[in-house]
Amino acid sequence: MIAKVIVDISNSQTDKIFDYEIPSNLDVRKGARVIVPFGPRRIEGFCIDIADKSDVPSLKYIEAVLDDFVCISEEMLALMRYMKDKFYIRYVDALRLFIPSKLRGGRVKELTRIYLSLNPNLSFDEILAQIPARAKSQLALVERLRQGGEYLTALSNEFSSSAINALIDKNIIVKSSEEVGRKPMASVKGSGESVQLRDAQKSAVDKIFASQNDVILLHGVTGSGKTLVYINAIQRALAEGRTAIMLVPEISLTPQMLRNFRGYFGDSVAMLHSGLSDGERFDEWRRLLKGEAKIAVGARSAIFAPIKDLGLIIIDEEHDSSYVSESNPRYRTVDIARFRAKYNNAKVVLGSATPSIESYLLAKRGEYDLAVMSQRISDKGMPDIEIVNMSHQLLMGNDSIFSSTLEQKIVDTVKKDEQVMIFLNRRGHSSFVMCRKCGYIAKCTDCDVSLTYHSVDNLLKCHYCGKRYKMLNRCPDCGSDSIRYGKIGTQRVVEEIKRLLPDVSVLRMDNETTTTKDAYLEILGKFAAKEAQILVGTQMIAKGHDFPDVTLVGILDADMSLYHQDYRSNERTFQLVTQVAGRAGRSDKGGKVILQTYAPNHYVYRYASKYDYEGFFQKENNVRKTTNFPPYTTIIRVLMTSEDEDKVIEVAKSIYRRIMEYAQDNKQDFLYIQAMKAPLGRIQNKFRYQIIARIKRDNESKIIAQFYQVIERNQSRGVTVFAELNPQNMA
DNA sequence: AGCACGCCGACT
DNA sequence: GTCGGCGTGCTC
Repeated sequence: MIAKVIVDISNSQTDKIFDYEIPSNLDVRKGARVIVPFGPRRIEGFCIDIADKSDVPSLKYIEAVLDDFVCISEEMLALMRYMKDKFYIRYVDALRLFIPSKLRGGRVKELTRIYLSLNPNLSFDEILAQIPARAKSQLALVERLRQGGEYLTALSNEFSSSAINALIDKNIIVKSSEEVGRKPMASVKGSGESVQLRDAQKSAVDKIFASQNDVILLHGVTGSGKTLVYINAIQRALAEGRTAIMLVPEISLTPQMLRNFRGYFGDSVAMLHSGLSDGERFDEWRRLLKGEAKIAVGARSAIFAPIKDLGLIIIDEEHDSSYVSESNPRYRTVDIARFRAKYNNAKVVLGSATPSIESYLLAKRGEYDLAVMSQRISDKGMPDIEIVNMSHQLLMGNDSIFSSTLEQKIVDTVKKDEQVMIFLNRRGHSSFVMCRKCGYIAKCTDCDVSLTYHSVDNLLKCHYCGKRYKMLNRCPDCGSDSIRYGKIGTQRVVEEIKRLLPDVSVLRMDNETTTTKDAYLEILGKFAAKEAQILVGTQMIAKGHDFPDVTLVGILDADMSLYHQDYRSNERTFQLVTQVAGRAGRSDKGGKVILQTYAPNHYVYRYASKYDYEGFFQKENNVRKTTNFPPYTTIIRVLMTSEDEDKVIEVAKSIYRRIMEYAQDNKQDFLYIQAMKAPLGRIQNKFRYQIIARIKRDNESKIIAQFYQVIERNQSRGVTVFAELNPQNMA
C-alpha cells in the first residue's frame, strides 16, 4: 500500500504530496503522523491518504508511526484542502494549525503528573473530624485543597511528604493521574441548573435551530443577554448528542468567563486559551479528540478543535478583527466555521451588538438568517451619550484635553463615590491632519480616505493609492492655522486628572502598562475592587468586565479611529463608541457617556449616540457602495520585502508587469491598480514595496487565483512576497 | 528547511 | 594544483 505524505517542512518547494510505501508490519492510517526518509535525513510527516498505486517509479518506505491515535480526522483533511484552495496556504501550515504545537517534534508526551484533590465524597466537616488538632500541616493542606485540586509537584514545595501521604492514607486526598493538565478552574463545579430565558432569548435560540440557513447572525444590543443564548443553544446541541465550539476574542478569555462556562458545563468543556502551558493545551486537545470533552472554548484557533459530531459553532463579537488571521497562515475564521458547519450539518451563530457591515449585508441579502434582541435585560435603557464639540471648546479658550462638560462630570462623579472610565482612542500609529477650528480633515481626492502625515518628508500621503500632498499650514476651508496632527497618550491624561483632582487614585492601562496578560487582569481587578476611582485606557478597557459602579464614561478623541487611513474607520468607530458606552450604567445607578469630537455632526456619532445600528448600516453601506470599497469590491495587496532594495524593486516591477498585462485583458474587473513603496517603507532593515488592486467581486476568485499564480512564478531568493485580501492594516 | 552538487578565487 | 566560498536545485 502507498501512503500520501505531507512532510513537516514549511516551504513552498516541499509542500507537495510525497508517496511512500507502507511496510507490511506498520499500520499506517489516514491522518496519522509518521517518520519518513526524506533525502539524506529522516523527518516527520502527515499521512493524508492511502492509495494502492503510485506514479513514482521508486519509493522509499515509511519508517514509523508516531502516535497511537489518529490525530487528523477526515474532516480536518478535507478542511486542509479547502484552506489550500481558498487561502492559498500550504498543506503543512494548515495541518500545523490542527495539532498542538508541542506534539510536533514529539517533545510532549501525555503527561502523568499526579494531581491531588479532596475526596469529593466527604464533606469538609467530615474531613476536619478525621484530622488531629495537632496536625497543623495537614489542616493547612486540606484548607488549601478546598480551593481546588493541585499538582503534587506544586504542593511538595510547601508541604512535607509525610503530611501529604498521611492524608492520602486516610483517603481524604485522592490521587489521580488522568486529570493531568487541568487548570485550577477545574474545581469550579457545574451547577447544572436550567437557565431561565426571557422571551427574546428563547426565540433567538429557537430561530438558531429552526433556521434553514447554516449561518445565523445574532444581533443583540449590549446587555441583551447573548451569553445566555449561547449557553442555552449549546445545551440544546449537547442534548441532541452533538458538540459545540465557542469562540471569543482573546481579550475576553478572562478567568471569570472561563469559570462561567465551567459552571454550566463542568468537565465537558475544554479550554484553549493563551494562559495554558503547552502540556495543558495538549491535554485539552486530547480530551476533545477522545470525545471526553464536548465543548471547545477559546480564541480564534479553537475553530480547529479536534471535535466530532459538531452541532454548533458560536463566534461571539463576530465583528472583532482578531478573527482574521493576518500573519501566515492567513485565514478568516468565519470561512473555516462555515466549512465545518457544512461538513457536519451544523449551525454557525455570529453574535454581536455591532455586526460588521459585511455580515449584516449578508443577513440582509438572506445568505445569513438574522435573529434580533433589541432590549437590555435590565430594562434599563442604554446610557445617554452626549456629544461635545471640541472646536467650540477651543473657541471658548479651552485647549485642554478635557471639555468643560467632561471635567465637571468627572468631579461630580468622583464626589458621589462612583467610578469613571476615560477612554483614549489610539488605533494605529499614524496621525491624520485636522483643523481644530472647523474640523476639516485632509483627505485624498481620489480615494476619499484621510491622509496620513509623514514627518520624515513633511508630506501627506494616501495609504491606498500612494498619492502625495504638501503638508498644510492653513486650513483650506476656514483659513485657520490651528492645524493638528499629534496624538495624546494615556500618561498625559493621567497627569491632567492629577492636576484636576490631586487626591483621587487613577489607574492607567495601555500597551506600556500591560506587557503581560497578568498585568492586564491585575489592573482590571484593582479597578473592580474600587482601589481606584478612575481608569484611563485604550481599546483594552472597551471589552468585557462589568463594573457596576461606573456611571461615567469619557471618550476623548473619538476621531482618532474615525480618520484612520482605512475604509473600515467608520465601522470601527461606531463599534468602539457603542462598546465603550456599554461600560457605563451597568447597574440601576444609570450612566452617562461624554463623547468628545471635532466632528460632532459626523454620521457615525449621530447614529452611535442614538444607538441606531440600522441607520448607521444603511448609511455606511451606501458609502461603501458608491465609493467602491468592500464588501462591494475586494482589495488585494501584494507586499514584497527584502534587505536588498534593488531586488525587491525588480520583483515588484516584474509582478506588476504581469498583473498589468492581465488587467489590460480584464479591464472591466479592475477598478484600480498601482505599485508603490509601502507606507512604512523600511522595517527592521527590510525594504517594503506593495502592489494594491481593487477589483469587482463578480470574478474575484479567478482574479485572486491569477495574482497567486503570478506571485508563485516570481519567487526569488531573498525576497518575501505575499498577498492579503482586504487588509486590516495597510502599513 | 537542510544538504549536496558545482563552479570560481586565494592558498600550500 | 586544491580548499572552500555560497548560488542552485532536489527531496517520494
